[in-house]
Amino acid sequence: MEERQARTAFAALSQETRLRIVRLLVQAGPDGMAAGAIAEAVAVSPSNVSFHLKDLEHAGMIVPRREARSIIYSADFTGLSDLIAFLMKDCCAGHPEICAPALADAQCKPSTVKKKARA
Amino acid sequence: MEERQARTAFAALSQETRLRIVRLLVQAGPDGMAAGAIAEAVAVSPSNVSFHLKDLEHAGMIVPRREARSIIYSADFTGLSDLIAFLMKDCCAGHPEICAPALADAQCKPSTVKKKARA
DNA sequence: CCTATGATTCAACAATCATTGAAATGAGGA
DNA sequence: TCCTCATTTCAATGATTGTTGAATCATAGG
Repeated sequence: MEERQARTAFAALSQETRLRIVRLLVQAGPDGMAAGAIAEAVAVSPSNVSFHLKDLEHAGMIVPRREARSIIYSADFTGLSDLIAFLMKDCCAGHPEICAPALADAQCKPSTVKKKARA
Repeated sequence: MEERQARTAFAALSQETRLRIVRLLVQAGPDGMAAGAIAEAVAVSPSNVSFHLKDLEHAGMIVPRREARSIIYSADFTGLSDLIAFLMKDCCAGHPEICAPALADAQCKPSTVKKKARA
């Protein structure tokens, strides 16, 4: 991931409404959520949520698909992965032992993750 | 790491000069660099670099120490680690298999890291 | 004590970003 | 086709953020 793209992603995640949307969509999983449902969940106006969704999409954090009259957004796990990789390259380069604890604490190992019941 | 602190960190890293400073200081390692040297390296005015350093410090990305007349800044590896952990919790929660590739690619495993010659 | 150096603070200005409400687009059903 | 629902687009406004240069603070040395 290029630095410029990483900065765009960081900027996207630095805004309260947008970060809440991303976390919501990660929870929602691959099924995603319609724009209207997202707007209701994060309690902002439709036009405002649309503004933020567009920004997140541009940042590669979410991905849209049309379904009937709705537009369904879901988390872009690849984009999120790429951002983590970018951050880890900067953080860990030459200092792998320092970042190791973070990996252990991140609940990223299947054995430590509480599986959702196919939500 | 709390959401608010994470947003502050994301905001800090979303700015070109600040991200360059963080990457520079990660490269520099625990020895760190003086504010003036950082200003020269990233080619911005002393007052401007001071502004950004303060922001990065507030975001928990760097840590200062006085040394004679200079103020030496170094990367806050704990803060960076915490941010990675926060991102991974959001990204991987319920989907550990999706983030796994990022971990492998991040050059975070000692065996894949080219050790610096005590720079 | 005085001067020089390294860094920060402050106020002003410019630029970017977020929010709002009204109008427009696009898809499906009567 | 006409109507309705879901979402986006647009222009205007307010809020936040970045930059600049001058002034200030802190440390070291003569």
